[in-house]
Amino acid sequence: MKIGYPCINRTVKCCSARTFRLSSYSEERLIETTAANLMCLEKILEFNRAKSILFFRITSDLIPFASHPVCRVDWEMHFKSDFDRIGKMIRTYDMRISMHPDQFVLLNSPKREVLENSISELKYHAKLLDLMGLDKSAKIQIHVGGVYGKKKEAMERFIDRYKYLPENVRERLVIENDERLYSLVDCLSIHNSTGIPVLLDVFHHSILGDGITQLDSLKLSQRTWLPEDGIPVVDYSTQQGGARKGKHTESIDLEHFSDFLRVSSSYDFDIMLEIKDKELSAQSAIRVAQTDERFSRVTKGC
DNA sequence: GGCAGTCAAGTACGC
DNA sequence: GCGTACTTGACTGCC
Repeated sequence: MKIGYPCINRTVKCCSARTFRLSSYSEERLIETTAANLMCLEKILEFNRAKSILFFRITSDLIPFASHPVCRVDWEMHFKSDFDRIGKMIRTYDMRISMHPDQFVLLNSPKREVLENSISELKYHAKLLDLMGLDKSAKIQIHVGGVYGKKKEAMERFIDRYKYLPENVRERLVIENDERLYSLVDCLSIHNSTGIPVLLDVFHHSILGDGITQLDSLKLSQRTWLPEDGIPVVDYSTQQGGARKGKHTESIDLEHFSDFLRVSSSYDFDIMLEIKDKELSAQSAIRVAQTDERFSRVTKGC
């Protein structure tokens, strides 16, 4: 069991997701911003290593406009040595990496242009992970997409299009249940037709769960992961008090997290904390997990 | 330097 | 029809 957080670290005084306006685009700007982002990513990984945080979600903004037609820079070659170095660091530290393209990636959209942009974006994500030499356990997680008034057809479109994705995208892609449209049951149905692993979001499942218990949700999602996918990943959060339903908490609820570890003790998985204060909650979670055999097994020597 | 409006991209929902 | 939410700031032009 590894515990991690997404994209941003406020303790390290830099941002690995710096970008700029499309109207300000130039090759120089792209190279300068990407170089700064990569340098910051290394700093964050070093911070994580020092704190035994061995799971991290890399921002999709690492290379601004990488999948946009405006981008003509051969960033793969230009930053090859950086990708080599960062990839080696990740492998040496035995870290797990994931990515989560944003809401514009919709494989089941009825609009051709949206589909094409989505595939370009997924190719960029897969290329980045490939360039770092990471194995297939470095996953790219997406949601199933929109419903467009006809859910069955929307799911069929996802299944059909998944089959035609480039292999290096398919090998890394996983789907995550959301809290409004596609439940765990829907994701499992897509898994049955495609083999795509299902990443369980325990918070979303608590909102849209189809009556499936937390323990059963862990069991059902775990079965969708093959050995080469690495151990399953679970997204964890809780409700922010007083906010709209589905809003992620500002800071981890350690009592709830401790209960979750106890209830789930018969399963092993990596935990991505989708919590606003990021690395602070990750460090709190790790303190709680110290006594958990699943966690201590992988952090020996850190 | 500070501020407020805006930012590549989609969709669903509440008002 | 518009504003908002999603992982949320960060960039930009104007004063």
